[in-house]
Amino acid sequence: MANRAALPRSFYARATEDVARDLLGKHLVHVDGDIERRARIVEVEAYVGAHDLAAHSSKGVTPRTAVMYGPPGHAYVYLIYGMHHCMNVVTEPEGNGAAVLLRAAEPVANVEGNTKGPGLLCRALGIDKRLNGRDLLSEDFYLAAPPRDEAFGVVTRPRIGVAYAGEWADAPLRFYIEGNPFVSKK
DNA sequence: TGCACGATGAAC
DNA sequence: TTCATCGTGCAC
Repeated sequence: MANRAALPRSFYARATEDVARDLLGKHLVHVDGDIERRARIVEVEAYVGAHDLAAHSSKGVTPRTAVMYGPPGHAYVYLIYGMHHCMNVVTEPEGNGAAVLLRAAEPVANVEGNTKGPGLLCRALGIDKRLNGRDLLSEDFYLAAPPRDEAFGVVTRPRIGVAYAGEWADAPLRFYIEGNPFVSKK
């Protein structure tokens, strides 16, 4: 059964930078057991493809990056530093290795604890490796337009924690909602 | 088969 | 500024 609330596949099958900006203000929904957790995305980063040296996909297709190279509208969830999970949404046509990292969100419903950071966001929403590769048009895991749209400004900055990526370290591919208190620190 | 190192967060 | 903690990718 199709999920009418979820953003359509076509939303994800576009230029990663555009998808990243458009994800701001959208709701991330995870039905965690019998609890529907919902948060509003306020900060994201674009990883634009295999040529982006900050992207995991720059290693080529490996068991880990296969999801990034798969069809758009799926979740790429991985463990970082042996203890935190990070969630991305796969973008662009299959084979490009592009995705958007969800860095921070604002609690909307059934979300407790800090959501200001990619690891904290996943913890608060009950997202872990079990959801890696999941279709984001699922009934229990998806992104959706908010009931009411709010106007907001978008700030563009370099990405966090990618100093190793040479030229790509300074690329302005981090986007967040201007003035929003739930944007991660740094 | 071993090893260096992270798209982080919290403590000191 | 340091450290926890382990999967991944690559060197040997």
